[in-house]
Formats: sequence, C-alpha cells, structure tokens
Amino acid sequence: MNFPSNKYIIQLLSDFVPISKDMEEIIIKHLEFKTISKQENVIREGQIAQECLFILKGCIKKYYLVDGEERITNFYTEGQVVTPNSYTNKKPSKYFLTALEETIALVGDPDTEQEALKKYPQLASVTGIITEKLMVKLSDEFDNRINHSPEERYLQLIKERPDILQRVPQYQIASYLGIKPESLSRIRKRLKS
Amino acid sequence: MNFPSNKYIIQLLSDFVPISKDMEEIIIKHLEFKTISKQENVIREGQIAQECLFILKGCIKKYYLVDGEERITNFYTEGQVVTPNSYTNKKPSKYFLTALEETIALVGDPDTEQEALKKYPQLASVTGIITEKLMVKLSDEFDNRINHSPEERYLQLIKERPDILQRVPQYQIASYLGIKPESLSRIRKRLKS
DNA sequence: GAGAATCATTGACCTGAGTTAAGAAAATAA
DNA sequence: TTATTTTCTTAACTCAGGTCAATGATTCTC
Repeated sequence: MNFPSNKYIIQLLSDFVPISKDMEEIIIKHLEFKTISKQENVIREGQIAQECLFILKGCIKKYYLVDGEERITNFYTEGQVVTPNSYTNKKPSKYFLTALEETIALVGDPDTEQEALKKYPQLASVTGIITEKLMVKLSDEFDNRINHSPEERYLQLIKERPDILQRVPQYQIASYLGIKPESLSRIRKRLKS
Repeated sequence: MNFPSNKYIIQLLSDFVPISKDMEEIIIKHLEFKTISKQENVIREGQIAQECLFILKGCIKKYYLVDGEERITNFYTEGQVVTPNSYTNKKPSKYFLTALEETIALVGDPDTEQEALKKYPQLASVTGIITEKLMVKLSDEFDNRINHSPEERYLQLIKERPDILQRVPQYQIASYLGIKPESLSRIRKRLKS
C-alpha cells in the first residue's frame, strides 16, 4: 500500500481539529505510525488499550460478541479517531476492534501524550476538543438508534457514508443496523420499488 | 419538603466521587442549591444550559420530542449528576430536562467551577473522574439498548432501579424502554405467568 | 476452470410491538 | 362523596423483523 503523504495527513487532521501552522511542524516531527493487517485485532475483549488511533487509510470495526455473534456498533475510516473506552478508563475492554482492510493509522499513547502536553501546552485545547467531540458523537449515535428504524438508518448510511456500503460486506452492515442479513435484504428489496 | 442535611449531602457526594476530609469543608462552604418544582423545565430544546446539577432529592427526566411525542432517555434521581450536553459544548440542547417531582439539587456553573479549580487545584481530579464516569455510563446505556429486548430491559430496571417504578407513571417507563404503554402492559401480563 | 466456501436472496411461518378503539382502574378535582 | 380526567389494561388487526430452510450468486482455493 502506498504510504500517506505528510500533506494528506495534515489535511485529514485539520479536518478533524483546528491546527495552527506552527503546530503542523510539531505534529509532523512526532508522528508515530502503525500498520494493521486485514483481520488483525487492534483490541480484544478483556484487554486494556494502550493506545488510540487516527486512521489514515483503511477501516476498523468495533463490535461485541453476544453468544458468539458479532454486534457491530461502529465502522471507523479515514480521518476518524478510535479512542477505546478502555484507553480512557484503564479497565478491560468490553468490545473488539478489528481491521476490515489493511489499515494505516497514527498512534497516540499516554506517555507521549503526557510528554507532548508538557512540551506544548497549546495542545491541551486540542485534546479537550477531541474528548468533547467524542462525547457529542456518542450521544448522537445513541439518539439515532433510538429515534430511527433500521430502514431509516440504512438510508442515512447510504447518504452519509456511501463508501461503507462499498467496502463492508452486507451481513456486517446488517449487524451495524441491528438486524439480520435476511432483513436487510428485504429492506433493500422494499426500497427498489 | 424537609431540606437535606450537610451529612446527607456529603454522603451522597462521596458515593459518587472520592472526597477527602479537608475537601468536605471546602465543599460544604461553597454549596449552592436550587429547587425545581414539579413539572418545571430545567432546560428546553434549543436552550444552552448554564449549569449542571447534582440531585439531592427528587427526580428529573430527560427526553426528546419526536412529532410532539416524548421519548424519554433517562431518569435522574438522588445522587446522580445531570450534565447537559449543551452545558459542555455550549450548543443548543436537543432535549428537555423536566422535574417529575419537586427536586432539590446542588448547582454547578462554569464561573464558579473555574474559580473553584483555581483556588483548589485538587478538585481537578474530581472533575476528570466525573467526565470519565459520564462517558462510560453513556456507552453502557448504549450497549444496553443494543443488546437487550424491551422485556429484558424492564426486568433490569426492576432489579436496578425499583424506586423508579414506584415514582414514575407506567407510560413514561414505556417511553424509556422504547415501547408504547400498551406493549409494556402486555409485557407485564406475560411476566405474571 | 472445477469445487468449495462464503455471502445474498427468497419464501413460509412465528412473534413482539404498533395501532385503534373500548372499557376498567386510579388519581384528582369539585 | 361524586364527577372528571388521567392512566392502565385488553382485544383485534397489521406489520417489520426473526427463524429456518432452500437456492442463487460471488469469491476463494486448488
């Protein structure tokens, strides 16, 4: 896989959080990468995450196992941050994170995070913004689940993340929508007419 | 309503977050109260919350309006913290907070929060713990909705918050479970046998 | 390219929740 | 207390999603 350029990385990052010119250099100097191969687990149930990721290329799914069956709650792709709950609270993870494709990501770990904050206090605002964004996003997802039917959520997915439909098999989309593959198939049929 | 004693307040607070002896005094000195009468809105859709609450007595519901219909997502009671999303992110609230009973709460607002943090830096850890707790709780609620049927969630509610069943009318419990009152009635009938 | 495995679709049947409408029970007001 | 409003229950019917099973369609492997 061809490696993402610095320019592309800064582009993605600044879409996510405002970055000043002088911070760009600091960031580029301290970048740490990680490559995750297809099917590889970033974290397993019961583990405590030691790092968080910013995805540059690829796709990662988050899911629980219920009676051996995957319940997918999220897909993370280019430009998204994966901050495992267990990274924040240092308790065993309740879910899995698994790459659906070969994935390249920026890595953040607590030590370098602390170090960086000491060296560059102006980064504090960035981490604050990130936490807040995650909070808002989580509660938005929550609302979404509560207020919309699987069919509505499927239509929304088509509109907002059409790439996901291309790169993720349908039975996993079904899991994400909270239904069985057969039901998604029927929804698709219904929508054709 | 008889007013909660300092002892009771500290008891509730320390169940929520660890409090050292010397912090107790600081806290007691700076307490600020608010009384909310039954049916009163703490916040309406579109407003930006200027304060957060720690409930000493009473009950508050959080809900959205969808086509004029309430969708309750939470009940807050004694010992729980109400931190409106709009308090954190300074954007208009998507939901309502309304007292179901006459409610007495401790109030926190950004100014006094900042002031207190300057004066007593040891409080910083407390606010950190609170944010983290809220995050974990939110994602737990999320899992709960995803992984359990309304019937299972009703049984769970009976086990974990039996008081709610006593103080909240059934049609609001139904809303909280994500179903109609008629369905809850049928679930209850089913469970009798 | 043949065969195997995985994934997607379809049909028949079941079940739980929504809808509508009616009446019973409980809470509130007069 | 009685009257009135609110809340709860029940019944009949509809419908979306689950289950089971069979069949196509793709993809993977050799």
